Amino acid sequence: MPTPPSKEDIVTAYRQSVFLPAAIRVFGECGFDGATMDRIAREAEVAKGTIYLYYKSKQAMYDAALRSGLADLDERTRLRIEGTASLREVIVSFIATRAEYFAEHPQFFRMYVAAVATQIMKAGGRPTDMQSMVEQQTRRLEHAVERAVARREIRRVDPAATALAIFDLTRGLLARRLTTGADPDVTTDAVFIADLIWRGLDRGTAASGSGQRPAARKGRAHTNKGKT
Amino acid sequence: MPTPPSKEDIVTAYRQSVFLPAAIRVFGECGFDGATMDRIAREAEVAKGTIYLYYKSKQAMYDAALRSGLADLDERTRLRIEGTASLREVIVSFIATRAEYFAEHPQFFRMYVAAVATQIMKAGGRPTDMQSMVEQQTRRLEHAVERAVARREIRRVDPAATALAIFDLTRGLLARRLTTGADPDVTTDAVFIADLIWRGLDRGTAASGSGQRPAARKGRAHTNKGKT
DNA sequence: AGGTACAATGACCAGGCGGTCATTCCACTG
DNA sequence: CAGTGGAATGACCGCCTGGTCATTGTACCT
Repeated sequence: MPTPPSKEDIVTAYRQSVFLPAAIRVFGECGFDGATMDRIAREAEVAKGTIYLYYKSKQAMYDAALRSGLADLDERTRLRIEGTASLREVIVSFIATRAEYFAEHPQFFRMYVAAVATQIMKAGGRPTDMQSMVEQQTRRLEHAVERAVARREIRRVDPAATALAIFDLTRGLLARRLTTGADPDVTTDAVFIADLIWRGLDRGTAASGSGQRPAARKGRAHTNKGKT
Repeated sequence: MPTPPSKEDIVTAYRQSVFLPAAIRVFGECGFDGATMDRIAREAEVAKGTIYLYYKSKQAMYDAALRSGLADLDERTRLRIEGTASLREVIVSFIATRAEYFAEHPQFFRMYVAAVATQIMKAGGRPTDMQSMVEQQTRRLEHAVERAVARREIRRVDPAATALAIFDLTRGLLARRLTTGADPDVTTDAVFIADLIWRGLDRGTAASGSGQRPAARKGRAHTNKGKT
């Protein structure tokens, strides 16, 4: 074990454990422009000047907060997915993991949504690292789809496009759940999406062919209500 | 014909035909906070004070711009959809219409995306009129789905949830097309989504049952590439 | 032409916020 | 206990921007 975490590391880690949560809270609540460094400082219980000892600007602090949240989310998703066998399970896990994470960290979800929007607004710039992190997450799904195609679990589809579709559906679903105080049972919604992705709308589809029929009880298998 | 448009109406309409485009351009480029009234005024070729003769605040102008864009988009979608028979056609038309509109008005798309994000951020407020306009658009899809279920064109699904899913897929697709300078052929992408929604991923689905098989040539029927 | 009502203008103001830095505080050493 | 180095502080500065309003311009009427 070389360099048992230097005092520097420990201090920095500790600091970030107090700065980042505060930043996420405030940025999540007010957005980038709405947030003030004064407010973040108060929330973190330090003086404003102290923040600038650790972050060189508002933007830098924002980036750090966003990055840390994304990394955290990705790690969780990775862990949860790697134990699953079928693509169907992967999809449900993917959705459920994100739903849970965002339910636990609603402010971070707000940051995330705002960041995605900003991404679209500032389309002209060089690739943000945010962009690459999101891509990485999509890639996990993409690989899962590829494997499923290879092993003939599903029909031949473009893995990239499919992964993005799942991503979009998930994001939309979660946005709706967050804005409306939707019921806390995530799996129902996750199963609806998985089911839609799986069977499509066409009638005359017998949902067999693959191995298992997960959690979906018969009858009504959808409850995306609570919109409006 | 009562009230042949009063001079007031004409003047106002004329003014809005110069203010709103400028507002959309600037708000779209810079976002709400980034946009300055000075800039909008310059863009509209009037003095800043003049704006306040027609809009009581920055927010009011923003709302007016957003509302007008949404109304325009909705009108177009309505016209395009009402001529279609099958749900499948409705979906493709829906996507294509929006894709075209946003391709013509990229700045408005940016405004739209930002507005949706803001919506999510300020979840706690009373219903915005933006919210209700978006709802109205979803409702069109929803009804189409309902009718399709009733006439047995598709299997029984929750119309609301399905409509929202289509909405989410479309938004995601368009966002990607806008950020990356994707190829201008929209129908390919639209058909991919429609196809996914329709058949799902499951193999062993014979895509028959409904009436027609629109534009989709065989082989590769997906080109959502251009992500990254 | 002279007058009048009203629209347009843009210099100006006040408030707010990111970022700085002289000062204070404190833990530790000798 | 005195001394010292570095971390924390928060008053302060400069800049920016939404909104105002006294002044200027102008079309129309008599």
